[in-house]
Amino acid sequence: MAETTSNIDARLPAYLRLRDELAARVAAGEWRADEALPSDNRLAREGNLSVGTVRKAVQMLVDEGLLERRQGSGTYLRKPAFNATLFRFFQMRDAGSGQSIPTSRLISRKQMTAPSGVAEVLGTNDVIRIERLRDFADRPFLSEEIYIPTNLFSGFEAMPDKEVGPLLYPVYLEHFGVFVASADDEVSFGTADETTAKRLGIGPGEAIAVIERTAYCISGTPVEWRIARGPANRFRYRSRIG
Amino acid sequence: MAETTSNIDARLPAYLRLRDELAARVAAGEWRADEALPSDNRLAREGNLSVGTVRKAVQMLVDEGLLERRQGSGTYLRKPAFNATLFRFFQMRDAGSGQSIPTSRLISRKQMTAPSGVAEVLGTNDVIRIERLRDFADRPFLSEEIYIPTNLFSGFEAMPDKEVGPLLYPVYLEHFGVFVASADDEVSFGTADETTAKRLGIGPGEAIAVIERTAYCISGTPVEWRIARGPANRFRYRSRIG
DNA sequence: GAGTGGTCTAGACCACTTC
DNA sequence: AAGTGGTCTAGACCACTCG
Repeated sequence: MAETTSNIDARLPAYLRLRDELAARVAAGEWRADEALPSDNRLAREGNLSVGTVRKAVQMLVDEGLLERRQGSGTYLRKPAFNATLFRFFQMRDAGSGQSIPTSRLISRKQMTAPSGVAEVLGTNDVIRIERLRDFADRPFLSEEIYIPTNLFSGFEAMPDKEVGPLLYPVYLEHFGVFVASADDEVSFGTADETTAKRLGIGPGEAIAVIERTAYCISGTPVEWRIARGPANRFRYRSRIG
Repeated sequence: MAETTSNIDARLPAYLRLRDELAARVAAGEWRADEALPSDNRLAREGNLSVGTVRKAVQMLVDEGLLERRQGSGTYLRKPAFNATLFRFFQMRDAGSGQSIPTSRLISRKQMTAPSGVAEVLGTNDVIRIERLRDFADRPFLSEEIYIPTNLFSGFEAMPDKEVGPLLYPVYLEHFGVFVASADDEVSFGTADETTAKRLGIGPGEAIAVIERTAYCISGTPVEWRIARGPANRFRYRSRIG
């Protein structure tokens, strides 16, 4: 039922196989957000497993932010996960109004040969590059360059702009069955080159913040590399450790 | 057996009570690093619990980075946790040589009344302030101001310099029974004031990176607030999400 | 071979939600 | 009242480490 992004069984423990199967079924769109998945008992019966084993698998997906359990009610697909986890940075200094999601403008999407550093991270030369500009408080604040492997995201470059929307990770999940489960970020500071300065509406040579991110799916395979640049004086990066 | 930082029992689930008890006994120094804790079976017998319940408690402490399990061998106190988790940022741009821990120079330690923002975070006015300068590659790269509540760290300001060492969190654990389990970081960008510039060996007004951190113990109580400043061009912050 | 952690079972009772 | 997840038990067998 739906190809997983992960590898073969290879006689992994049952709870890992079940976790991967559930993640794949979620990715395949078997349940809508806020719709209950089968109960622990049901999954146990259907999979010829004991309830304890099922609970272990489900709990892992809860820890990873994919699912949500409500006592007495059921286990649910957790859509707002995307805001709460991988989107909790990039809050700007002048954001008094809570954490609204910035708008996005797609500048370009193009299949291409990956720059060498990117190819190394993603393990392939054949990628799609996305250029994007994100606005906040009616001003551009983040210029992004995003690379995803063509073999996982074939057809992405041809999707209508309006289907892409302001957030990419939900698109990855719903259209390509790729669930972004974790990421490594690196924050540093530099100065704007001409292109970046023009996009951000600042002067060339002005201070910018740079975020480089590698994103991984549930099995640990890198599925995206991106670099984002924004004006340093409006920048604030939040991170929870441990 | 040693006061815990956490609250009363209040009939919490057994696995949480055991987790807190184990954390307290670790904090009290009952086991040295790389020394095996009692086995799951033993803990189960002594606590009149089933093995499954013990495993759940121990697993939580493993997830939190306090313990380490080695199949066939035992469960161990994990000292290098400090390098691997809460110390994996602050790698500088010119660090080709792997992740050596920077040296630290204590500038001052002093009991004082907390600035209002700090008092709010820590929930007390009575704090100890630590000023510290960290060197990397023989140059200063981080000027830190650290605040800890006097009621938890009474006597810290009087400890001999040499006992404090380059890393604070191990000192918190070994001398005061406070295990730092998580932290919130905020990275932003600014310019150096006179004092900071002098300490870092740069010019006033030069670009600096600012990291503000709130650290929490296992029960979620804030136990430290710090602000660190370093030259922006040498700065690199790493973070793993999810 | 004895002891350890890793996986798994087949139940039990409880707290909670839903109807 | 029925169904759900939350906790807990008392075992089992396996993979692994260590003396």
